[in-house]
Amino acid sequence: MTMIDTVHPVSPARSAGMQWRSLTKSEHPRLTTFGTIELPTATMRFSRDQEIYGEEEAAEFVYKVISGAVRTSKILSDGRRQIDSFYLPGEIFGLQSGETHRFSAEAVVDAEIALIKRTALKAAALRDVHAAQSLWALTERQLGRAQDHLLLLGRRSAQERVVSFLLDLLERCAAGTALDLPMSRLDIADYLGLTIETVSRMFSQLERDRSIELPNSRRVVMRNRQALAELHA
Amino acid sequence: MTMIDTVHPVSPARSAGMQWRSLTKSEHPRLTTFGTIELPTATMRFSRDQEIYGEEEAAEFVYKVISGAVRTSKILSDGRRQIDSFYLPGEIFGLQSGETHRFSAEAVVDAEIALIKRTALKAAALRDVHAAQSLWALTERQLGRAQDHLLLLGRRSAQERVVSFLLDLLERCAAGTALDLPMSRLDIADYLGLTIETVSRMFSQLERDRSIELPNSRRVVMRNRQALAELHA
DNA sequence: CGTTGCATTGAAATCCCTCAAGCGAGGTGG
DNA sequence: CCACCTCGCTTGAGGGATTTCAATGCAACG
Repeated sequence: MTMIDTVHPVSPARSAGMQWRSLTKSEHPRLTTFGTIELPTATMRFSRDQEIYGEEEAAEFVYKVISGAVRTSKILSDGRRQIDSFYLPGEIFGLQSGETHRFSAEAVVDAEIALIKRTALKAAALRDVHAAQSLWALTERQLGRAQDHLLLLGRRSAQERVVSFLLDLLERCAAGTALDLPMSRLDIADYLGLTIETVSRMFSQLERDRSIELPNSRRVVMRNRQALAELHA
Repeated sequence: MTMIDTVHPVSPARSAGMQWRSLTKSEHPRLTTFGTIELPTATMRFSRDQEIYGEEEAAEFVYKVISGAVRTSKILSDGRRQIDSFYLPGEIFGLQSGETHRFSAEAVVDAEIALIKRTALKAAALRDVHAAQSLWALTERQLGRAQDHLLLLGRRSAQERVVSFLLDLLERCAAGTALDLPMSRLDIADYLGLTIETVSRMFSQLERDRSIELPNSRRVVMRNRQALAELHA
């Protein structure tokens, strides 16, 4: 039994400005691990800002980032946006025990994504209690991240938020001391509950303090990790 | 096999001011449901502000509020506190797939809590995949709440936060139009990422606007639900 | 009836946002 | 190849929402 045949493009782009040029259907099937579960998956490419799924949409698939980056977000009626999380290569998103997504997901940059039917994972969980535990653990990791994010949004200053963000990203990239940000200042702002201007000012300030270097707006080099760690509080 | 014998007081109070007067060990065993799982539990009483478990502590038990209210929180090194969640009668907290708690939990007011060994739930999950799914669903509900909270902290104004808080609590209490808040202004502030003064000012302002009435500081009567819903955005 | 702890209110300060202008890299067309 | 445009980012000035600091009010309790 292969899942591949059943994979098809999800969530057709709704906004006019969407780019479809790099949308391709399942290429070579590949084995992908979701927790302890390993299953054949299709891969799809999404171009920058392309929607992967929408808020309130039925959760048909679970996704794993192969390359690129993804954001999940919610938008209030007046346009204010809160980004829940960024997902980097190797990370899983869209995993739901329930039937519908509570966020929309979009590609932050051109991205390659492995997809698997949610029902296939559910089925694996029904067959094998360890698979079930593993999925539970994945949801719990999400919860842990959300809870850290809560503390950040509720009780940290703008500077602390930016520093926490950079250190978190650095850790997840395991990238030594330099970092290429896949996301824009607007994305960072909407993740940190700030405005682009404030984010920009905090970057500049950290640079003046010799804590970081900014060879260009998307690249951050940690210059004084000690100082950053102290701002992390 | 009864769990009761193995229950004992957890997390001895660390701060000097703690009250122990109403700490009592397992009384009558009672059947308690955790998701779809029903198991015999012990109950314990905790007095106001008493710690139920500590941050980073091993997650030995899972808890369900019988009466009273509970808060889970994290504290930064400089004393800033973020309350993750409040738990009302019927709600479950401290459920972890992993081994350790990521928050501390304290009684908001004198509370009666049912306890069950985490390993007992884990065991039920290993025996029965539906039990496992049910626990997963409980964690996911937590995640959903955390994500709503994220949006609130990241993108809502002080007034919107207070209104959202009141409406959420009202819904969970199913209490018609009046509400007896179990928690102090400080708890509310630390939940909403505000200060007590701001919370107090927002209450006063809503009262001036004839949206609510405040017979006393702990009691809130919804006077104009329509107006409140609009502020909810 | 004083004390104690929480809540409210006011005034001043602060942090972050808003509005606006300028800058720089990348792309396009002449 | 260079002028020109666009888009994202940065920077500045001013303003506003929330915090901080301080005083007062109020109810419970001994």
